[in-house]
Amino acid sequence: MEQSPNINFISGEPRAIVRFMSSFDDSDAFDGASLAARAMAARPMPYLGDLNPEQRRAVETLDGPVLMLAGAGTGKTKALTTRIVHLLNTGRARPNEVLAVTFTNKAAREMKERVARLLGQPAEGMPWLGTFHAICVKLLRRHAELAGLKSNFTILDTDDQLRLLKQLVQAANIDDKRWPARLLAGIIDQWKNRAWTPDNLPASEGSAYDGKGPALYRLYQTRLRELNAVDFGDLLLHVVTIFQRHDDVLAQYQRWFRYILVDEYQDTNVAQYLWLRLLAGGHRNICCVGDDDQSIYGWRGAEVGNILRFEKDFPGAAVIRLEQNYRSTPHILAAASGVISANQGRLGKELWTEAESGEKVRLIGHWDGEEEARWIGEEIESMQRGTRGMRPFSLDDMAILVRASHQMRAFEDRFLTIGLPYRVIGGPRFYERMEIRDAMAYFRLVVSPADDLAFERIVNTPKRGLGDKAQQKIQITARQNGVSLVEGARILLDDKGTAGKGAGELRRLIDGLARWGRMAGDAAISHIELAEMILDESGYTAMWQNDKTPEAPGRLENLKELLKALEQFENLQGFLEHVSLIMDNESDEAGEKVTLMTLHAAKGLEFPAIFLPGWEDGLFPSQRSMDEIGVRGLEEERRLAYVGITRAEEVCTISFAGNRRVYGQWQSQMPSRFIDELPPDHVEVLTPPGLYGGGYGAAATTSIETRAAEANVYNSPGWRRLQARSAERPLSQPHAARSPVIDAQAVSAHVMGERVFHQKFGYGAIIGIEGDKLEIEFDKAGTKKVVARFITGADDVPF
DNA sequence: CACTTAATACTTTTT
DNA sequence: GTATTAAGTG
Repeated sequence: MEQSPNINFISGEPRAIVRFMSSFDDSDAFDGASLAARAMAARPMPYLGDLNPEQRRAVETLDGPVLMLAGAGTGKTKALTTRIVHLLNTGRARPNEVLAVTFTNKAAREMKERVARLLGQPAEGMPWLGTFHAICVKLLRRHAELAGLKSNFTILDTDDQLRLLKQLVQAANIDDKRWPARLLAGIIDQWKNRAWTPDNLPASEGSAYDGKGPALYRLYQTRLRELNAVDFGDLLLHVVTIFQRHDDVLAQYQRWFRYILVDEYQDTNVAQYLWLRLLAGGHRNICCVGDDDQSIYGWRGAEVGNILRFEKDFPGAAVIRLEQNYRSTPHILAAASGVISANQGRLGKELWTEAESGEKVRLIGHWDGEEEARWIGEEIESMQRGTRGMRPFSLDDMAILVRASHQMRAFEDRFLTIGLPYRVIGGPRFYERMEIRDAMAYFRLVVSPADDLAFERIVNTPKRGLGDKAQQKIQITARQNGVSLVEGARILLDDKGTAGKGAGELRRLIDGLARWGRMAGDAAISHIELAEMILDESGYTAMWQNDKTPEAPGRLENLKELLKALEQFENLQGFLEHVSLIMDNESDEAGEKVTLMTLHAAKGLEFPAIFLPGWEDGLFPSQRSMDEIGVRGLEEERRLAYVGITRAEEVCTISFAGNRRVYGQWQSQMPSRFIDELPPDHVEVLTPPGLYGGGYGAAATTSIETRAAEANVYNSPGWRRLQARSAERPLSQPHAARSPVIDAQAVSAHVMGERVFHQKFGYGAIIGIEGDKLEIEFDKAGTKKVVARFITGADDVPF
């Protein structure tokens, strides 16, 4: 299969090696390790001098299993990259014999850059430095037939995956409402994370998804194979399965990858763990770097157990602890240690620093979320100028880390009104946006007309008058003839099986696809021009141009950017091949800005000044984490707190609010239990401004006083007023009102024949009661079934 | 078939 | 409070 140069690394390897190795010595590139080793041994190793003793040990312990426990800010990436350079420099391995895995493209990129910088040479010759997924794609393309696939398989995004599952769920006659396809997608994901194929799925999973989970999983895998497609989980799972079933293939790679390095080992799931264990099985030259205290991805399948168990999995492993922190002040480290020490079953690390004391961690309580946002906005502005005896900070030096992305809104609102420039990290990625996915579906369909999922996505986008019925007809025709949907549509049109306005449009689409497909093979037109033509002629561009919604211009802008991104590739195929794995959303606009992001997104980053708002029980730690996985969930939340605090270099400000609007309802909040775990000696309590502030903040130095002071706030008139107001209005009941218990009360509060009022339908009388649903004959709107909590007694209506 | 309205659900996120 | 999705209406 022809591929773009970006991905044609396999056949390109030898050349790359020569180029790479020649940077050391022109003569010995292929003369075997021992000669190379001797030649290399003479080379100076200035990079070793920059390391502390532990880092140096981590770099120089090259043979056998090594576990590098690297606390936050201890120079983990430095040790890891230096180790790679050392491996190459001592002639232990050639660049293509080092397998270095990361989780994110960003980490991979950074590692490549740093290796290159240390070597003083571009690291092109390291084809096996990449993410788990990117490396698995390479492996799977080489051995696709062993997984029942062709080597040009497509990688489905979550959208396609969900659409496919929806079809299977519908076909199985399952009530989509009670058992949403999204749920099944999650279940299957978790199974794949645990390396469970349909064949080795434990019996304990049999009841999943109303007992139909296992069968649907098998069906889904079959469909994927038919479509010559894989989802993200499959990338790993297929490779692991191939390794397990084909000793010869495994042995080949065990020999090939002489040294293995793994970043963020605490984030590996079972499938990734098996993958690594299989590959390291021969020589056991594996170096895993991680920090059990920073394991925050348990909810998506990461197993902290992997890192906790390392010494058992690899007996005789060297365990090296990096504990000298180069990032934060002692107060910040002490606060972080204080919080994390409440966790059980840690491998144990104590961070220390040579830095001077600096500021204590600052703690402040506020009346509500809006005030918190207001205060942080003002504090950021004063910190720019320099305040409270601190140095001035640039906006780029400051970040706000929240637990959940919806918390960001309060800050965005506030920053917009005071004109404080900010940037949001995370959020929907570029390639996840609707218009990008639509455009890519067109491209996919042009490149491979049999891509049914892409066809389904765009048949009626823009609107072509092809609704459910027309689409069904296409499906049936395609299935009857055993062809793709595009082909099915063509047959349907030729047989005059469909008429009306849709038919003409469909014809135009089909013809267009065929025409663009021919042009894709034509060298006379560049793939960028072709892409532009596809979007124009399909009417897709026009659709957004005619759209009057405020986001339409932005979407057109994104499409332009998509076309620009095409420049980096040789053709559409090459682009599509890799767009599913790379293409982050790194729009680094110029100008000083405060950074706003989630705690998860902040892992691996650092800022001189950090704000940690919303430290309230239920929000952080998140209620859901605690409910679903109990103590394990709480411990993961605590690690998240640890990650948050350790992002700060100089100033760390934690805050909470006594009241917060959650889903439009006011809720009173208790300060987070993590606040009680902060060591008081390292915390300074700031006095909050405003009406309710005086005094209680200053008293909050100890936990009991914090709670007591909070209780006073809750007794304040303002809070009572809010509480009374929400009790007055049944339509605005807080969260709990939706629990079954309250609903039952709401229902029992009504009787047959009662006169009631509905916000939309007006007055009416109850003529039936079914569970929490009431059948009501409205005076003006006719008979309707309405959920009880949308109903008020007719007498209670204001006015 | 497309548009409007009512009901419902709602962490964290990479690949 | 919002985003999505199902049902109901033109």
